Amino acid sequence: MNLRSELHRLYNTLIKEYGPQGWWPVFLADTENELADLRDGYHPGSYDIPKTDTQRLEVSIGAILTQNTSWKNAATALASIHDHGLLSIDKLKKTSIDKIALVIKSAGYYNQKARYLKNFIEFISDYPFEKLNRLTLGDARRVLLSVKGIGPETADCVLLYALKKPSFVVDAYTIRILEKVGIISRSMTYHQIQTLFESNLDRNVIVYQEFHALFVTHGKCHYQRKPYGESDWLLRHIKK
DNA sequence: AACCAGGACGTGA
DNA sequence: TCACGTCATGGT
Repeated sequence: MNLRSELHRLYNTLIKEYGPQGWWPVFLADTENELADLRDGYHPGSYDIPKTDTQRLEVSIGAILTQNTSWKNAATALASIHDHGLLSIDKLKKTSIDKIALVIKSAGYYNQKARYLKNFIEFISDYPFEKLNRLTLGDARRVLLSVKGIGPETADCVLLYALKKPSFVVDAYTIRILEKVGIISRSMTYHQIQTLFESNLDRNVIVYQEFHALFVTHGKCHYQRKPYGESDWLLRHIKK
């Protein structure tokens, strides 16, 4: 079986098991969004979120806050930013790093992340989402990566979930699962794995969004603790 | 009570 | 390039 059909089979198996995941969660910016309110921001079946720049900002900030951190802790910090009336570019520009650090404390790494957020706010002031959206995918990714605090995965999350550009997100769970299933080997880089998906799947934003979300959902079930994937049923389903 | 979480950066070799 | 240390709260 070739790689292309293997990846499709993997995707179909996961989405059949878990259903649409409705990423990225948006639960603060638009209280009129009923779907988002109902399930902590997840909006399975709706792919027209985010709709506003505030929501795009919420997604981007969330992506930074959740770096190597549970979404629960990140979401608490995100809600704290909102509760302090700081969920806007102008407000965050006027707020000191120390103050931001205090507000996002529950996310962990709060000093680092406060700086990263400041860097991003500075960047997004010069490169508003609309302007960013007019760049090619490659150019948008490059400028995002130039921000200190935005690495490959965070950049791809912003591109895929805030800007809806077809940039595949590779995270730790993705790598663990693909290794276990035998699709990749340990020495492959982020870019190589990303290329693997992007050259074997149609350039479909919805599929990219769901695929990454499904990897995380499945990873939480079977790839949290070592040895990874001991209880995973995927192998039996995927092989041959 | 270790161990891990939807990573990224700085450093030295 | 690359392995390794650092950053830190909160849940299991």
